[in-house]
Amino acid sequence: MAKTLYVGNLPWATTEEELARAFAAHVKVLSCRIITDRQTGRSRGFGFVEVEDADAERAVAAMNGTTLEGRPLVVNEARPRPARF
DNA sequence: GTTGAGCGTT
Repeated sequence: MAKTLYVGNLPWATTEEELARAFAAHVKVLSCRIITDRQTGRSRGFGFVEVEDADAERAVAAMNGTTLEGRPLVVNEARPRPARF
C-alpha cells in the first residue's frame, strides 16, 4: 500500500532525485514525481512523493516545515484524484 | 535570463 504526499514550496531547480533523497533519509520513498510545466518543461515548484502507508504521516511530520535548498517545504497528504472512466 | 500559491500524467 502507498500514499501520495503533496510537496509544495519547492525551489525551481529542485529535481525528483533531490526530493527523493530528502524523503529517503526519513522514510522509504516508493516513487517521486516533480510536476513540470508541459509547455516549457520547467518545474512548477511542487511535486508528489509516494511513500508507504505507515510512513506517510511520518514523512509529513519529518519533512513538513523543513528547509530544502534554502526554502521551507510544505508536505501534506495529496488530494485524491477523481478516477478516470 | 522571469515567477511563488498551489494538488498531478499515462
